[in-house]
Amino acid sequence: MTTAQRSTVQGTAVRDALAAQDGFRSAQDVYAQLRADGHKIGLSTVYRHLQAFTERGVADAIHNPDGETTYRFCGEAHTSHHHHLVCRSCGRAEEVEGRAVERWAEEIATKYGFTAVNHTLEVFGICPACVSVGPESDAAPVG
Amino acid sequence: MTTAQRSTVQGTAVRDALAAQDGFRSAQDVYAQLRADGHKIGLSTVYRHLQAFTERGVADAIHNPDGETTYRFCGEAHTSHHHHLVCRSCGRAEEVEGRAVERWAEEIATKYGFTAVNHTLEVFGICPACVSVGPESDAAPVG
DNA sequence: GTATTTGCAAATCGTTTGCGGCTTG
DNA sequence: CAAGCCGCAAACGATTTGCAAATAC
Repeated sequence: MTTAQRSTVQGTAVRDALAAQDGFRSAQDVYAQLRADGHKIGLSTVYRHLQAFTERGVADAIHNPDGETTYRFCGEAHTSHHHHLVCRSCGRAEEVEGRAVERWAEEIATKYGFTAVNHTLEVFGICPACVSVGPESDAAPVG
Repeated sequence: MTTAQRSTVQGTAVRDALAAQDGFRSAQDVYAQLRADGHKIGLSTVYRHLQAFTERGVADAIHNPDGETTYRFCGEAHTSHHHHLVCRSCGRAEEVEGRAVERWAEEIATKYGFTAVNHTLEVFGICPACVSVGPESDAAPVG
């Protein structure tokens, strides 16, 4: 269970690529980015690392409204539960806590007798930077 | 815009099938159900109707944690924004309102200067009925 | 030296679309 | 009769997996 994986060039590359961006990116995005940067890496490898990161808490993963899975680097592994305010235009995201929401979720769950509860919550919008640039930005479409 | 579509046997069948279930179902589920009931219908037709229902507000659509799109009949078209407490085991769902959450979402959005905000929020758990039955129910897996 | 990781290509999976044929109004 | 549906099969895009070659420790 204490699977400590080997450190490989590709693994590092994927992490760096993800860390270099401050927004949520799809696996395909990261892959394209890496190739563009001249890296010799396979798409499957990117997927594998991204998923591994998510499991280890090194990255957050969320589904955008279109159903694609997007990942975001999280620095030190942190298990604390949180949500995001994601820019639909550039993918940038603010990490936000929602004590109120967590409480609310628990309340209604209890009210209806539901157990083993968990929830999904993401807020999407257009960040200030993208608004001023106009509705035609394109950095990293997340919606 | 006021596109009134024709009433067809299949359209009715899909609506009935969806209405017959009180939980969220995937298109494939509904399709299988219909075929099982002896209906002669195509998968694409099911998809087309389900999407149409969603657009008309006759059905709610949400993505389950696995990324699949699931639909649920909503009776009279209602545009009011709401969320769901969905049973991960049988798909049954309670329609819940989250004034507090809406407010919270708006607050943080404003705080960070985000505009054109919207959010996704669903709560998943195990309903009382499924708990008493044991962790082996199977009605309509939603997660 | 050997277990792990990589990468390619093929396989899945859910969903969408093209299009001739059938229905509805 | 004409505008819309239907359904099948092919197309699709994202993600997964099989497996032999490459690599890390």
